Amino acid sequence: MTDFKRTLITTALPYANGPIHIGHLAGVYVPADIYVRYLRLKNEDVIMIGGSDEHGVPITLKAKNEGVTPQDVVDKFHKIIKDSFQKFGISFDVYSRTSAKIHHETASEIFRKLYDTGKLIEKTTEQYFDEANNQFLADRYITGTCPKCGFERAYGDQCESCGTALSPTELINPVSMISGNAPVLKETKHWYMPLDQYEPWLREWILEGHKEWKPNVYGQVKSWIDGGLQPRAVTRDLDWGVPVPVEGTEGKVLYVWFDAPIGYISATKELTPNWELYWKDKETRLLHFIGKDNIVFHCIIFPSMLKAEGTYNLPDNVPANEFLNLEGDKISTSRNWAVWLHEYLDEFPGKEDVLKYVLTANAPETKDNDFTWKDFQARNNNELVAILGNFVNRALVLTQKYFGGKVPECGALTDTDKETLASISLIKAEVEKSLDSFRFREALKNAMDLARLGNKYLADEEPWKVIKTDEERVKTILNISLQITANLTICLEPFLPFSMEKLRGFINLEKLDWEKFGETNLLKAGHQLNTPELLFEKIEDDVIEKQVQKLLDTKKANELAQAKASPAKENIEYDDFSKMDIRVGTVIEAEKVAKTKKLLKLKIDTGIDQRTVVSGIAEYYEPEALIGKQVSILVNLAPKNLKGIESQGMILCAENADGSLSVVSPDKIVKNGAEVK
RNA sequence: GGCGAGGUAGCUCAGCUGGUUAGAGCGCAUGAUUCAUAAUCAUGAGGUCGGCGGUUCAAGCCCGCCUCUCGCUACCA
Repeated sequence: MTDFKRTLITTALPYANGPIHIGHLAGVYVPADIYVRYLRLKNEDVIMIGGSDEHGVPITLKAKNEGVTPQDVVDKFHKIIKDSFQKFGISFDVYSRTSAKIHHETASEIFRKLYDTGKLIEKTTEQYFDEANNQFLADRYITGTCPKCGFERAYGDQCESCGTALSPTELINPVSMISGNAPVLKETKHWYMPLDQYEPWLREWILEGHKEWKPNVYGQVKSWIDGGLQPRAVTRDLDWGVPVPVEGTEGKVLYVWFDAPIGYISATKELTPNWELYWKDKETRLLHFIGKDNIVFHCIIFPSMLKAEGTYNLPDNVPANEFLNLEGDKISTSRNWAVWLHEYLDEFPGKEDVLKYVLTANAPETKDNDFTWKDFQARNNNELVAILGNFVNRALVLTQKYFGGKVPECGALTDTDKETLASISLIKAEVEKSLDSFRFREALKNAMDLARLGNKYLADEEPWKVIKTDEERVKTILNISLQITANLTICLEPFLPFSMEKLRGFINLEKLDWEKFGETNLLKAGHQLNTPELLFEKIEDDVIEKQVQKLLDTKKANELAQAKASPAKENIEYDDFSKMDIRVGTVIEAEKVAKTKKLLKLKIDTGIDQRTVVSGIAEYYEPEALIGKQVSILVNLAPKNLKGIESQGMILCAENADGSLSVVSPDKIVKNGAEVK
């Protein structure tokens, strides 16, 4: 392992179309912050980089919906995000944003270098173009009828009704969202990153060279590389983003995935003129803290970009976390299923560390985890209050009571005393071991063992009894208890910075370096302590119930929104309807299409003929159950090849609120070929 | 369907290159204790290590098949 002189830590850039929620925190910012604070306590040269990711189509759409400019949208969320991080105590050295000038310059420079050195390939393709507005249309700017479910306002990349991923050219009757006109296909030129060319190198560098990466990260990367990498467009036709720094490319910007990670570099530039030291010096260690959704970008794409550029360091590790669920359901910004950081900060003032603690203790390090308010309460009451807060309070109250808050002399040590003091260093070693391998959940548990040690020591030594017979002995016992307390301020500083500052206030101690952790004379005899207060307070049931109720309300609102039937489509003429030839037919054969999850191959007696139809209902019907059943079938739909089978028609289905499908059958048996009209 | 990650005590998770009676925290039970925010300390109950089969002197760890969860991907006329 290389000996590094300094560390550069990047944290995934949150997308500026919504506030920060606990999923972001647990996955990225809390662990990164713990690690950075730990290194800082060790006086290592470390910087932590963050910023808002402000480009991309979703932001332009949000702006359009709200009738404001994209800049307005990102200004709003950048402020909310930045403020909440700051209040929560995520200790970025710089929190920048990709709409900043320095970022535009940096991203342009890097693109330009790749362009000039022939690292990009140029390709011309056909894309939809809005002639009225004279611009190419991003996928999300095109609506049309979903070819699958017939929903009339499906987007060019996805149908919001049935969830299908689409490409714009699949839409029936595509319409530009900007002008309302039908767009035309037109040629456009773009640059691509030939990721396929980096495949051998990626294999060598990661699959051979970084076997120590977390299994979830390594596995995902291997999966991508083995699947074969494709060239990926680095530019697109859009007016929001970093303009392509090449002559004659008006209306083109860098694709957001290309410009966003460069944001780490621009933010570093914003922080220090010495930025190159952090990005290019071989003795700098680069770490990307991200969530699992970002693995491919940070392990494959961004490194390939940096490799192509040639002068930058590559990440030494990418400690990616899995996802955090909330009360059993996936966290979702659009469904408002989240605990929002800015709301938490308002509703739980002074409890920043409680959330940090809970998110760390239950961090999704190896698999998706679940955040529940009940667990939040239990961890606060049973661990922070009962173990940590209680120990500190016991030690301090006893010292006040017996010695007026002055640290008593340490006398002769018993074997238990020696063992207890020695345990402090053992705990330190455990915490370090866990932190060094990015096992924050375990590190926190190790750290809490120090408070457990204190509680056990007090229970064993019973100073409240000994005081009646041997005051000298009590002095030693409390001296040791206070040394443990002082050590706690170091040990838990990376995890609970606000609380440890408070605790240092109680014992009148300055912030100490990590190397002091383990020393047994941090508080000198005679040192005056302050009057202690409570370090943590219990959280009562009603507070938790209120939060749970808030989520239940959200759930209810979502269900209501879901259950609502979509509005009627525009009126059509009878002629339009009569073009469709819908018949009743009987299923005579049915089998699953091999290698698919949803497809059934059906043979239908339509009265006219017997024909083969492929239908995406395999998840809801057993093939055998369909045989002999009468169904409705659109017989004059143009045939289409699916998985090598020609599908000659479409089975009509009703879609339920949960997305499940139900075939539409006649009420009584009718002759095959009966027309539906 | 393909690929990846997981399935270990009620809950959340450890278990290194296979090796004695499978561990921790929380919860639970019993006891001790009262300095402390009814907190603490001790002891204990709780596991066919997803299922079946195999390799081995020996498997939670290796191999095969199956099954469930999550993610990526294909597919949905």
